[in-house]
Amino acid sequence: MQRTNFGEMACSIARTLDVIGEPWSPLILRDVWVGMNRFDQLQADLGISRKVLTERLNHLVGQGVLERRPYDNRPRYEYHLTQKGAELVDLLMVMAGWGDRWLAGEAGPPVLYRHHACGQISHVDLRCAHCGRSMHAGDIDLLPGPGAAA
Amino acid sequence: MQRTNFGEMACSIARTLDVIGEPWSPLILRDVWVGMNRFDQLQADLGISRKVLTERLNHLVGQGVLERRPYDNRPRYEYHLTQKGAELVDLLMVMAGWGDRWLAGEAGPPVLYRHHACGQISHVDLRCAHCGRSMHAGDIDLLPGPGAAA
DNA sequence: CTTTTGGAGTTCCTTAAAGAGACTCCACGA
DNA sequence: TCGTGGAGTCTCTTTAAGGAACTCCAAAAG
Repeated sequence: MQRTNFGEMACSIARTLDVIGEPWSPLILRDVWVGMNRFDQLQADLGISRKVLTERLNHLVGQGVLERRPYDNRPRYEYHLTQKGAELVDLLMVMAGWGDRWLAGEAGPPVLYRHHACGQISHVDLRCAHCGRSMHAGDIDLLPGPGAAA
Repeated sequence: MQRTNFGEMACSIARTLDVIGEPWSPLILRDVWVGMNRFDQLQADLGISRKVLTERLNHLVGQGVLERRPYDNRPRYEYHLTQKGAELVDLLMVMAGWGDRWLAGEAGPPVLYRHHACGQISHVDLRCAHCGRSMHAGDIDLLPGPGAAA
């Protein structure tokens, strides 16, 4: 994609988009998350061009979201999520939830999520980290924070 | 951006990316969310080209995420979130949360979120819709769902 | 040894999308 | 009747994505 350069926008959404805003990046993270860790696997599964895959992987590694790890003493590498990257999976789960809800169509959702803690098929919901109650679009006020633009 | 056509991927993440995967789209939604509803406002605030803004708005309206609403009997329109679009704000809040946590730097987060229900400055956390406990990358198993590919 | 193989990229060329900025259209108000 | 402002189009240049062939390298095969 075009050099997104939203980063200077004093907006955490824009900054996040600088890391994973290019359209293949979330799909790459999803694949790595579910255990597709190698270049050729990713290329074949996504149908992405090798050139762009190289660029995206380098970018994600450079941003500290993926880690490039040799798995042989030949030039062979696997990509794994870092902690920073694993926390982006939150985003993937919310995306998947919205897609399940609004775009799944007749057939129903392609993937189900079973929560270890309760054993149930479920999905994510957004709660307030402070009080634990529901926290969606209409439930909050926005205030300027310490890092707000001048 | 390039015609992303992930939709046929039997993946709700890919389908969601077909709706808002183009890099400006989340920022457009953010602006509309916080009350920037008009073409020229959006164009000036984002610095996006008018051509691309037109395309993105049409796409988002076509997907039922935004609604184009006349506010005068001249050709003047405002864009507003539909229910489908308002639920995408979940995604924006999670993006913002991740950016706040990993990219905010010295100055701290540019925006704070005050939760109506408890009155506290807070942020979103992902919980299981079924049991209410924490639900993140490592807390789930993925199973094929009814809409899974053959 | 020499050759083959397979993973992991590079390179090059073509096509499609983004950016910039000038131009259009239209109804109201002066 | 002209000027204004919002909401777009049009056209041209630049940049990114796709596709497919090519390279590099070490272990294994012959």
